[in-house]
Amino acid sequence: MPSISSPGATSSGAKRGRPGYDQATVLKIAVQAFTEFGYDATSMGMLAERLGISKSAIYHHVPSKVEILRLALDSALTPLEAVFSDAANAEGDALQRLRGAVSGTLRVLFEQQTSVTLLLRLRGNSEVELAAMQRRRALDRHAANLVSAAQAEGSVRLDLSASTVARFLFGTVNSLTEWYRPGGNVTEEEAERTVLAILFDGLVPRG
Amino acid sequence: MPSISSPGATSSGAKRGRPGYDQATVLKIAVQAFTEFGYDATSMGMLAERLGISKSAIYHHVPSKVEILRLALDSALTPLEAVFSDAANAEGDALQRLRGAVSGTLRVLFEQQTSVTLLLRLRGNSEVELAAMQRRRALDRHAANLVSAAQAEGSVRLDLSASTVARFLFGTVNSLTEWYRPGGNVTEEEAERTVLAILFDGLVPRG
DNA sequence: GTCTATATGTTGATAGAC
DNA sequence: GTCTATCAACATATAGAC
Repeated sequence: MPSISSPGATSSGAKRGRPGYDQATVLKIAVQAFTEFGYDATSMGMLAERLGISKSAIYHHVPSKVEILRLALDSALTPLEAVFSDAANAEGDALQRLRGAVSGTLRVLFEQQTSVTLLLRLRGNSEVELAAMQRRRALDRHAANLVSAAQAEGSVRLDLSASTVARFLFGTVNSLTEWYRPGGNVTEEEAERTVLAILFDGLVPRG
Repeated sequence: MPSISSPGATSSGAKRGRPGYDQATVLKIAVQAFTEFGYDATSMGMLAERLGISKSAIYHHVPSKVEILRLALDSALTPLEAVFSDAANAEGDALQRLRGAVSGTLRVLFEQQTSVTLLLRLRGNSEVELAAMQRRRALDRHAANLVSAAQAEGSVRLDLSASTVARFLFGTVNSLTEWYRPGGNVTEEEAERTVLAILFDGLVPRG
């Protein structure tokens, strides 16, 4: 690497003279394409076209297609794991902690929407996918525990199974990935307000 | 093939001596595999293996891979369209009609889970997928109209956008496809009871 | 209704020059 | 950091025998 005007790992810098990518930019474009067409339907040739370089040049930045997926899934899972770890250790009553986990999940979803979308669509077709699914299942268990605690303190109905409630709760949140688009008709704030209202305050007007 | 114990089009009859499939059975196995691995990740070779026949034998029953998808998507879309058509014309107040649409969607989801799952995972990678997505968008509009009518009669809060509420409402219902498994720990009845409770009665105990 | 053999294209990935 | 050229594997689909 030269001393002046080096390319380096400035992950979010704009493109240089023409090609000349760094790994972070290649990953970003790749994950966008994976999300748009699906991982399996996206070929390395399509990525090359989007990047404006040849297929083989991609392999200078990443060792394989599935490794791109691994890195993307990790960038979704790591912050999600932090959200549930924080929620489990947070102060306040259980309903507040559950609400915090929902809000935190929403925040990660907005910040890492493409990676989270990939995570939610996994089918277990490779070791990379299976490993990510296992980490995701741990998050599901944390969610069920939060609901269970809220039931124990009386802030969530006892006639519903905690794990089933947790699945629907985060299923609702995660359904955002299927239609939310930054810059679209719906803002992050409106989406968050609406999902929290439905799940915690209820659709029906309070008398 | 002998005259007695004929194969015919008895779509749900058990397998004969050995292979000898009809189209309906081939479709069922194919759609199951598509749902399990994803459409793109499922090759005709994998279908052949699951069916116990050769790849080329599959083409005796279906003209192409994408045609299997088309038929599967149609078997999800047709009953869903009927649900929303019925809901729009049903008697009763708007909240009842909305509730009916949710219940009807749940019923279709349980009866046609694999096909509905395929429908929800489309990315628009072919003409078949694009056409199905267009039909699906019409359902989304019907859903928003039902929410809007419920707001007009005062049974749903007015401070939330009807289309956003509709997306979350059916996003919650559709999230079932990601975890519900027939014969698993959760029954159809419990799933339906839980989702209706969360969405219409609220998570918090009523005083 | 199934088979074997094959046509034809695309895939992810590598070798090695510049 | 990019390129051209190439590879083996696998994709969907067809031809024609039984």
